Amino acid sequence: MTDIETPIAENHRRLDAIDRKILTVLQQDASLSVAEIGDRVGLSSTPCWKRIQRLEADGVITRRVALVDQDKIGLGLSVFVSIESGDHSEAWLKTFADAVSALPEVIEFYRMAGDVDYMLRVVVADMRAYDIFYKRLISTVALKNVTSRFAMEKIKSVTALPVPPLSAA
Amino acid sequence: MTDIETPIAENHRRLDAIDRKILTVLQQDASLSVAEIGDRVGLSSTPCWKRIQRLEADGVITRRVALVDQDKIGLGLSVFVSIESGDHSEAWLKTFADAVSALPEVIEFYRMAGDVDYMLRVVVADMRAYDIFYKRLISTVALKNVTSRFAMEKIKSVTALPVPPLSAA
DNA sequence: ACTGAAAAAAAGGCTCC
DNA sequence: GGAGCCTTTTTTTCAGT
Repeated sequence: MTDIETPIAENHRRLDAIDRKILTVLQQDASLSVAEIGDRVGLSSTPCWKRIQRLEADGVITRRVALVDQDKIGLGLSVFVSIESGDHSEAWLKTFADAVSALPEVIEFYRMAGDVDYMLRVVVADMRAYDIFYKRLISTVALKNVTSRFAMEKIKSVTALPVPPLSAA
Repeated sequence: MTDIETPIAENHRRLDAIDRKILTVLQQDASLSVAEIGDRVGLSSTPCWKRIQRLEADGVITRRVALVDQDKIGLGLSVFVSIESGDHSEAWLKTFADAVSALPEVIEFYRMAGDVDYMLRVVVADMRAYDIFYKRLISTVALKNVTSRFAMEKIKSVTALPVPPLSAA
């Protein structure tokens, strides 16, 4: 664990075109073998493997996960929740952020600019489950205004980010 | 490949408690070995492996992907876009859905109930990139109203859905 | 010096029973 | 659930540009 070699900085280089291709491929399908990925990006196994290792070490690739069909596990309802919190202290904000983050139904949670203070994406089984969630949400902290918008149909939902061709790393 | 055994229906059983545990684990970390997953859910390798295979065959597990750090690839800006489309034909709707789905910056795209007709989550590099995206969006199809809300801070963002303890499959 | 090829060692997936 | 084959990963060494 004593890492004398690493010069602390320069842990990560800028991503070149091949790195970006690798990221695009792995965001679509992380079950591919290194050889197969190498083929697709025009690299043999070893250099491809080394690049993937580096991308993981640098934290560009954060994790590898399985994606689950929302409907197949009975979570039919996606809800976008807009929250106006009103003025609050730093401490309140921390409490609020921690409490909401702890709710497993909250898939995404952002602090926003503009009229809405916070935005949530919530996944639950149905309206009954959402009602329970909602009551839990508003009982945890005092909120000025909460607007729930319900999804009728999921038209597109991906985890793959559009890796930009060449810009800031 | 000739699968005489399978009775066509009954391709998937209802998910039991162990299946749900497996899904919870794999949604967090799909790089674990089957033996390790087995340990965590109280199963030895073989039965655990068979369950995972079945979950994949049944489409409960849809894919395995690598997740990438949004900031590390220079995509610093998340935007929630609310769209009011006004009244439109079936054909228009299809055109609209296809056009918007084709935009790689659109990570999520839902048809909504209520005041907002469509909701997008968009990921871009910065305001300049968003402006370009926005112009492309509104030039593609005529929209009654488009509201963009910008994220200042990502507080929580996960891909793992909260597998319910025991309900509908 | 960095990249790619090749091959050996280790580990894990997958198939039997 | 356990034993074992066998593919794939991972490491090392070596050659080319």
